[in-house]
Parts: sequence; structure tokens; C-alpha cells
Amino acid sequence: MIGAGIKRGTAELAVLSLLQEGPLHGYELARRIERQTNGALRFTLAALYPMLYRMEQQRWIRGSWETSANGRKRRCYRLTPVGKKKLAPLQREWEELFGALQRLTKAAHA
Amino acid sequence: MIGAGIKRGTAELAVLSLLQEGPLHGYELARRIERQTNGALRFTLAALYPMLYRMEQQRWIRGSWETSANGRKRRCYRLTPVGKKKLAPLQREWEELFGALQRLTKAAHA
DNA sequence: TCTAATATATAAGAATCCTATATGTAAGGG
DNA sequence: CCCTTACATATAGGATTCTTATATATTAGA
Repeated sequence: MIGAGIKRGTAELAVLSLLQEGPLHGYELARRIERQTNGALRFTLAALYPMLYRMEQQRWIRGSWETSANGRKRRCYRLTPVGKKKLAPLQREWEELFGALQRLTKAAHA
Repeated sequence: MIGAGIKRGTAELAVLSLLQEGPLHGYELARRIERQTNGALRFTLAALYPMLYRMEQQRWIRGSWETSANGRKRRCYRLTPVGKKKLAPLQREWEELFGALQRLTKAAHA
């Protein structure tokens, strides 16, 4: 599993990316992150819930209480147009970070 | 410039990588990070100095006061064998993170 | 009935970055 | 000679985002 120190900020990218595919609730988001990364990236729900509130306040996502077929209440989140616009620059920023780190670590071999 | 939120933990990787090439002092480390990444990655010295102390306490690096040809005193850091051993797993962890994020963001297009 | 899985929520703490501030030397221009 | 810029280290206080621990409540299955 990837350590807490280096994965900061990845939860935001992960949530926005996953919500692009369709609406999801918090508990399911945590599972999808873990599964789609083969367990490499994992977040506790105590980290996800406060983040979902922040993102909702920023209007990147919109939450609504829904009742599933099982009768369970859960808060379902959808990506807003604002959130959609934030995703591309965020992805670019991460790619830029990867490139920067490669220039730093690969140069050491030369 | 890459935001503070997503670059957490990169300073450690950057310092270890740069010290692989040879001993450097704090001020110079900050400049090298900025130059080798074309300004994409940048750290204030207030972030670097406390980190250098931590890394020295962990015996990853070793600092010694030296006087340059100009007569300026500065603390010169060298990578220890312990630090050398830490670099490879750290690099692997970052590569794992990149892979995990790609699986998350690329899957959304499918 | 007990346990596991589902589902959300909050409090307290750790870690790493930031801005702002402080100190001091050396070099160069006016 | 003074002022500014570059060099060089140091610390205080604050922001953010992750952690563990705890709480609550429903549903399904043994």
C-alpha cells in the first residue's frame, strides 16, 4: 500500500475521475478506489467524508439523499459542470509532477 | 508551478536523488530542484531546512559545516549508506502511485 | 441472536507544506 | 561608504489532508 505521506491530494483526483463515469456514494467511492488500483491506493472513510463536504461547498460535486433498492439511505454524489472543468487542469498538474520527479531521479544516473 | 497540496513528500525524494550525485548544502538543493524541473517543482527554504534535520536524525544524510572558497559557512549534506538504501523503495512507491492514478483516470474514458 | 457488511459522521492527532520574520556575510554599483 | 542583491541558515505560526478511534444505525445471513 502507498504511504500516507506521498499520496496527499490523490483522493480529490480519484473522486472526480470516478464521478465522471456516473453518480456514486461515499462508501462505494472508497471501494472503487481500492479495487481500481489493485489495493495500492486506499482511503479511510474518515478521510473521504470531510473531503466530499469540501468539494460540495466548492460546487465541484452535488450530493443528494437517496434510498437504494435495499432500503438503505445514502448520499449520492454527482459531478457538476464546475467539477468537470476542474478535472482536466488537475490531471495536467499531476502529470507535470510526474515529469518533474522523473527529471530529478533519472538525472542522477547520468 | 505545482500546487502545495499535491506535491507532499516530493521534497524527500528530490533531496535523496540530488545527493546521490554528490554533497550539497540546503540553499543549493533548493536551486537544483527548481532548475532540474524547469521551475515546476519549487520549495521554500523554510520547508527544506526542517526536513534536512529530520533526515539527518534518521541517518539518511549526514551534515557537516564547511567553509567555501568565498569564506561562507554552510552546512554540507552527504547521502549515507542508509539513505542510499531508502531511495530505491521510495522511488518504487512513487511509481506505484503514478500507476494507480493512471488506472483511476484512464478508466473513466472507457 | 450474534456477527458481518453497509453507510455516514465527528474528534483528536500527525505530518508536511506555506508565509512571515530574523540573522548575518559577501559582492557590486552609485 | 552605503545600499541593494545574492548567499545562507533558522524558527514561529498557520493551513491542509491524511491517520486512528469512536459513535450511530440498518440489513443480511449463520
